[in-house]
Amino acid sequence: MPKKNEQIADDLRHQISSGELAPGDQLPTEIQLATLYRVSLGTVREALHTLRSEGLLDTRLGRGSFVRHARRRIVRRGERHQREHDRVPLPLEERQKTGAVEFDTGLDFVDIEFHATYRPEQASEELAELFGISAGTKMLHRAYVSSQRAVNAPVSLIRSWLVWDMVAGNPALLTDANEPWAGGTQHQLSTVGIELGRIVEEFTARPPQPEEMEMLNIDQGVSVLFLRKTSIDTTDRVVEYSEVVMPGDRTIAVYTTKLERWSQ
Amino acid sequence: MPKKNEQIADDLRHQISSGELAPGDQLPTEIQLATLYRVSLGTVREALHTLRSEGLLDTRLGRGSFVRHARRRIVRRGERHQREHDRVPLPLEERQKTGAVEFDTGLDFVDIEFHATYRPEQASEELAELFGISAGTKMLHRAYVSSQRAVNAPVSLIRSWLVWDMVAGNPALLTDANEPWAGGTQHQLSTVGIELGRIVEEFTARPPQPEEMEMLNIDQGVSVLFLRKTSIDTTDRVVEYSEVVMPGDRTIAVYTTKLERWSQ
DNA sequence: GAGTGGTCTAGACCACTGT
DNA sequence: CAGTGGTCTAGACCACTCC
Repeated sequence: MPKKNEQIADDLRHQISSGELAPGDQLPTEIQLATLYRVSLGTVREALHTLRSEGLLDTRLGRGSFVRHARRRIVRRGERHQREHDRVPLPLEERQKTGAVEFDTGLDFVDIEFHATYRPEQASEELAELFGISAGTKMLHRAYVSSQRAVNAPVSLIRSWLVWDMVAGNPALLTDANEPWAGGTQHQLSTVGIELGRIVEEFTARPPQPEEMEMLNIDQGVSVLFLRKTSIDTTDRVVEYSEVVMPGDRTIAVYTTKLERWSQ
Repeated sequence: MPKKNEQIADDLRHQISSGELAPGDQLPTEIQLATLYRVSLGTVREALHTLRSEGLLDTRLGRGSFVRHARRRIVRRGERHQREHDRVPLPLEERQKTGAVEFDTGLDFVDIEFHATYRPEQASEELAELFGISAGTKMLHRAYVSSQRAVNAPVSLIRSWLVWDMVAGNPALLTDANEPWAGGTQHQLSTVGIELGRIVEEFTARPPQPEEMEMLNIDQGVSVLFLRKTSIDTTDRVVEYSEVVMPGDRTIAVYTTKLERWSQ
């Protein structure tokens, strides 16, 4: 005996993949679907929940359920770091040409909306241990949201921490008024004499938190890619830590490992 | 007005994090919880669903809901590829000492259960395009499951494809009877004269498919990390492609980018 | 056989959206 | 305002686990 909610989900999924239901189309209301499939409302809602988790539907309270437009996959390449590093010594106008986000997405600058908020913060236990400082040390907390303007689709949420005294030598680094900063964080750090030596990135996948669902415009059940990035300078000191939340249904993180050949 | 299901989830979550409910403990039955919180069964079930998706509960049909033991995070490092590459020329006994899975996990060999299944398969359109061959070409399909024996916790599901004629020169590569193969895929390929030049890995996050939920022993709502890995040899030819599914609640993928210094 | 979670029903009431 | 999805209720019946 097949489960009714799965049968309904399968049927609607086929209608979507076959084009019978096109992107942007509104589905029948839940009550209509319940009548149509001769099941109760709860069963229909389970089926719709499944499809939302697969990123096929966009359901809005008071409006209805709609077939999602296929959303462009954003590619985030590991090469971005070396590229940003290489561009630090370049003159301002060169650095301005293309930032990291545009490099990742392949989109034009004008398509990307970018918002930054800076504020001082005291180091938590976890941050203190990571940076090798004592808890309560003054930090600079920076929060970024970047979106594709056209489709109201945030690309990532970023929270970043720096040790205040490490960057305070350049007051321009302490205010979000100078964002977006041409050349990114690596150039910012270079203005206080810091050069990065390596970057460690740790990926996990998890369900979104309620706040993230709202900010990334994703539904419950869509996973997020969660990235912890630690930047270490050429003297092996942790100088920056950030956490990046990316929508799992439209992000690809790419890392290329070039292998050194065997000695012939 | 707070939502009842979230209140219940919060309450139970606090009981778990405070230790009031310890790992392995059985929760009250759904009916008991419904009576206790004076709500209906459906509301309790929503709360339990939330906690399962957070990896805090393990619910078994006919048995009950139990607090999960914290599960060890498996770390998968990008350095694994260069390491495997470096070990290809080593003698058998050296290669046998530690395989890639043990390198990733830090676990002893005896803790890891490993199962491989080989079978011939015809190339799909997608595979054909990737390898630059024609659809229907004979491929070697290999499926791997590796688990931590003690906790019945699969670490990853791997499906891998090779072009049959590319590896048929060594019949030992065509049967799963020789798995686990000391030195891994890179050594296997070396026996037919192939050396890898680079490996491209693409990560996404998504909800698990029903079959994956069962095989990875995860619940609905736990995300999976999905990895597409393409191995390219020193002549820029795609020689292997694999798809890896890892449980998002206990996997960390780590990539370290070493930055080349600015010329002084 | 007793107890558990899994699925489903047929309602009720509320919050939000559009006109 | 009417129409939509969101939450919740109070049951029913089934499948599975364990004794």
